[in-house]
Amino acid sequence: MFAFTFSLSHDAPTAPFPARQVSVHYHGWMPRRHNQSQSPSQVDVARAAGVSTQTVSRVISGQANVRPETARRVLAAVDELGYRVHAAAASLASGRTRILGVIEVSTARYSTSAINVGIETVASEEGYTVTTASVSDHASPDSFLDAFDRLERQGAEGVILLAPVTFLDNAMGARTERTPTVLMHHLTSGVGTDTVVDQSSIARLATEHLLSLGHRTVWHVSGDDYWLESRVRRQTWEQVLIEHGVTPPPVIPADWTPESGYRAGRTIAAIPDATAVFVSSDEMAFGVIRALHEAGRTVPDDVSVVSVDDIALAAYAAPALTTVRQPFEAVGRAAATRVIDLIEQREPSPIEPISAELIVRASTAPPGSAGTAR
Amino acid sequence: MFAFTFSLSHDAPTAPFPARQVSVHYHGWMPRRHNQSQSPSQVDVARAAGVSTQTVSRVISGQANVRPETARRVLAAVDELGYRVHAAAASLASGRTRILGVIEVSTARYSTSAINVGIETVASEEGYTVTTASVSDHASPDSFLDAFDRLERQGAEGVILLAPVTFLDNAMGARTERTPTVLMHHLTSGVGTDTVVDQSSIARLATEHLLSLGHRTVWHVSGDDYWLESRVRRQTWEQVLIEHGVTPPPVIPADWTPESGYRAGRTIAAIPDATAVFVSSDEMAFGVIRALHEAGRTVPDDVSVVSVDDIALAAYAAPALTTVRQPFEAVGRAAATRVIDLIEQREPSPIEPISAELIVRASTAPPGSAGTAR
DNA sequence: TTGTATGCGTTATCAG
DNA sequence: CTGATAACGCATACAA
Repeated sequence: MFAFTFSLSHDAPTAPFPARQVSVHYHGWMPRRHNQSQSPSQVDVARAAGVSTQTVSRVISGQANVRPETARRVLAAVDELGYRVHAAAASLASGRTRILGVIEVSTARYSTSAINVGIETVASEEGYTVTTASVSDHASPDSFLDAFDRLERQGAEGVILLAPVTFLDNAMGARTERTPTVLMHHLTSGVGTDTVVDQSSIARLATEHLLSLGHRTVWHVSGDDYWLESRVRRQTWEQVLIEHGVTPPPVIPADWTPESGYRAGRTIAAIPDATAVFVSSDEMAFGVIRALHEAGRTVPDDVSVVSVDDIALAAYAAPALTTVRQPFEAVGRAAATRVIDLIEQREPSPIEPISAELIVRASTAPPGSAGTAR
Repeated sequence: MFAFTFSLSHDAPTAPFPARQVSVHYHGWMPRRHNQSQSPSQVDVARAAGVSTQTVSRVISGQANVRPETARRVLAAVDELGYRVHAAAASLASGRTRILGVIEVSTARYSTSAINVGIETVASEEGYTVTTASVSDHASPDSFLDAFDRLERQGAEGVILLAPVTFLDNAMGARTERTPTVLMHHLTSGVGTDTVVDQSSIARLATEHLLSLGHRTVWHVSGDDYWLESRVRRQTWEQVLIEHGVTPPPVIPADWTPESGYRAGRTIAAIPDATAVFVSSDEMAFGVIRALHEAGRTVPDDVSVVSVDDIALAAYAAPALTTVRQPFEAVGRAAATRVIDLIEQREPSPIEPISAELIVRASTAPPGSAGTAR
């Protein structure tokens, strides 16, 4: 039934663009053997179809001004020979690569995967290819510069920074100046009006939900402050509290991981009158709730928890997470659309802001519902 | 504080490989203006260093046979001009791209992200670049062929199939024959001895754990059968049961998602004497447990649950998941190493099999522990 | 509507 | 140890 071999290959795999042959010795001049490679070139197609390479090129790129009959012949030859455009040659000649670069942190995360799906979708629709460069240490400017350089060398025409860049020195500036760049940060953090998901409204939604339930104050477990999203949410949370006349309690810092959420949860458990927490991600919320329960404080009876993201598992937490949904895929699509607009110097497509949506499930309740609920 | 602009760019972004200038009209022959682009080329460096382009090339690629002094001069010029190799030109000339292609399903998953991290790591160490092609429908052979073609056109010298390929017809075969390909499937499914994680031992570990706890039989919630991993685990589970003299109950099919796990959980809840379940992924286990609890059957008191993966959230489930850990990143690294070995036609690096590890947490217990545990 | 002639920036060959 | 020079495969301007 599983008749596959371990890896599909053979003894002598052929490089896609085979190195040219060792040239034979002659007395006079001798060209290096032309088109010795397996892969047929435009010349081969042209010969087979009885036209010039120019015509082949035209047909391939779907230009007009080709007699239908000629086009058909060319296409037939293409098919017959299994001809395919040689991307490197094409971009050398045209000056265009249609490559999109993505820089991301090398940390496994659900959101990364989801955003990538969005980017990929748009890219392939627009005929672009995506190449990725990972950055292991998001605190090191140099690793970002390296990643950027790798992408530029590869010919990336635009770059999406799916990573927290908290600095923007000359070196980085020089790069973003010559290569259109979109910072995911800004696409989602509501710095301008031009955002997909306004992080600040996420924080507002969460905080006000808790307040409206009757909680006197709301504690906050923040994400890694390298990320703008984290900072914007924290600021908004503070501001909302102030608007409601309450002095914000100290932030409980964490770093997006469930472990850090767990530690934050222990801190909260030690605060007797804490009844409501706004946690900056679902993953951290899992940790917070676990710590709370271990300390004998039930959610939502003793403490209410709202978080952010609505990952697939949010609905299956115990209790199911009340959370503000983030449309990751849409964010990815928006980012890709934006870079491509920039690259093609076209009017920027309007970005449809997606309003963050509060999904009320079972992790929040009015204060003092102990014994009442459940 | 956040003095960034929305997207870092400007009115006239420059393509990385700028299109050549419109040529000026002369009477006689006139070359199209050479090197009009911003980016300096080898010629510029050569001129600046007072050497030939050949020497520049040699220095750049770190070949021997260059006088130290000359090398220094070239390097200085490179630095001064900000010269960088033009990947397209280089691969056109050399026939090598050093591009690795990855085909993945466009479904957001934690594991995808984790495996990618591993691939990226090795790739960049080996000087390769990674480009991705997504496949939306993993049931459609054509979408795989498309993805493969996109990668080949781009010049991928090797391909990693991080997606379930359950067919292998001529069209696919032709591609995997000319381009070294590694099926993630086979790297992890124990078809040969040459595997990173033997899926079959995962299933054995899980099933025997449950049996050794004293459960009479073990039910199984499987993943999507498009994935070999899913099938191998199911077969092994059956086999282990048979070895222990018990007739395997019918499989409860699911598709990796927590929702499908939830549905499977309802099915199990309806089976009075089911006391142990082997669930093929942590994400599904969240769903299974939720359904069980809703039906009034507690985990692990009434029903024990083991799953697979040990994702970051597994330890924060309620109860914490007993699970068999899968070293995703290592799998990614192994896959990348393998394709690169294939590409460079070097002796395949020995793959260190990583033994799957059973992490016992709180979701399993001896049968009939109701009232005892907790 | 089609063909001819360059050049894109680099590497490889071979001669000094 | 170094330099001329010919490809690599395609796209483009221009002529026909």
